[in-house]
Amino acid sequence: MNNINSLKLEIQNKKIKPSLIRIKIYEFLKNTKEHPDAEIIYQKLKKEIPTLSRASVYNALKLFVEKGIIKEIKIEKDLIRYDGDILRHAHFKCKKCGILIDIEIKEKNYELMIKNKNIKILEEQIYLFGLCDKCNKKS
Amino acid sequence: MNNINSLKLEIQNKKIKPSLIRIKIYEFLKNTKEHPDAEIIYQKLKKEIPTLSRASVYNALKLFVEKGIIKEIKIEKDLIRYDGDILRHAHFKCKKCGILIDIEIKEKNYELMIKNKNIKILEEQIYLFGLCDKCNKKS
DNA sequence: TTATAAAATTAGAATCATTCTAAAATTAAA
DNA sequence: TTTAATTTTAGAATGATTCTAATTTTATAA
Repeated sequence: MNNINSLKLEIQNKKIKPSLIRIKIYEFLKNTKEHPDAEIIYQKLKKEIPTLSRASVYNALKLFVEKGIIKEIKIEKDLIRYDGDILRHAHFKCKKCGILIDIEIKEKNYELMIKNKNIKILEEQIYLFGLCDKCNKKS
Repeated sequence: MNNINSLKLEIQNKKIKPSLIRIKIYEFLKNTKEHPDAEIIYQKLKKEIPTLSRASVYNALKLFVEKGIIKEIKIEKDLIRYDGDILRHAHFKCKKCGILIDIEIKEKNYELMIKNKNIKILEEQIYLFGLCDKCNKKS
C-alpha cells in the first residue's frame, strides 16, 4: 500500500500529470500523520531533490487540494497544514502543548440542521480545541 | 438591547477596561451579522474616531477573543473575520458567490465520538462550504 | 529524429494581513 | 499633583504565500 506506482495512478486518475516532484509530495503526505505544512515538506524533499523550490511545493499542494486528493487544515494562526487522509474526520489541537490529533466522527449522530434547505454542502472542516490526554492529566 | 451601557457592562464583567475604542468595536460587532474583518472595523470606526489606529483594532479584537466575548472565524484564506455572536453555530461559505452564512446546529444530534476519552474539548469551529440557495438554483 | 508548442519548475521579488516596537497620550493610584 | 500603569498610536517588521518572468522539461507533430 502507498507504493510509488499506486500513488502515481491515484494522481493520474485525477488528471494530474505525475511529475517526480508531485509524486514525491503526494507520497510524503500519504505516509505521514503529522499534517505538515509547506515548509516542512519543502525541507524534507529538498534533501532528495536539491533543485526543489518552494514554489513547486506550493503549486503542487494547491493543485492537489483543487483536485480533492489532499485536504487543507486551517487550524494554525499563520500557516496551512496538509492532510493526505481525505476520509471524513475532525482535527483537535491541544491549547497547551499544541499537538494536532485526528478525531473520528461518529457518522450516525452527526447532523447539522440547515434552516435553508436549498443550501448544498460540499465540504466541511471541523476544528476542536482543548486539552489533550497528557496536558489534561497534568492540570 | 445592545445599548452602550449594557455592552460596557458586558466588557467590564470580563475584566476588560471599557475604553471608548473597545466599547465602539464591541458595539459594532454586536450590531452586525456581517462577520467583518479587522480592516472593515477599522475603516468604519475611523469615521467616528479619526485618530484610531489599526493596531488598536487588532489589540482589542485579540483581547476580546482571549476573554471569550467574541469569536474568530477562520474561513477565509488570508484574513480573520470576527463574530459578536458567541452562541454555538457553524459557518457556511458559498464557493461561488462567497457569502458567509450562520448555520444553526441541531444540538441533540451533534455528537463527536472521541476515542481518547481523556481529551477535553473546550472550543469548536465548524466550517461548511458549498452552494448557497441562489447559486444552487442557478447551476 | 527535429521543430514547436505546452506545461512544469525555478529563484527571488512582491504581497498583505497581522504583529511588533517604542513613543505619546490617557487613566488610575498614592 | 506626581508617579506608575495602561492604552493608543504610526509605522516598521514579519513571514507565509503568491506572483513573475525566465528556464527546463515534457508532449506533439511533421
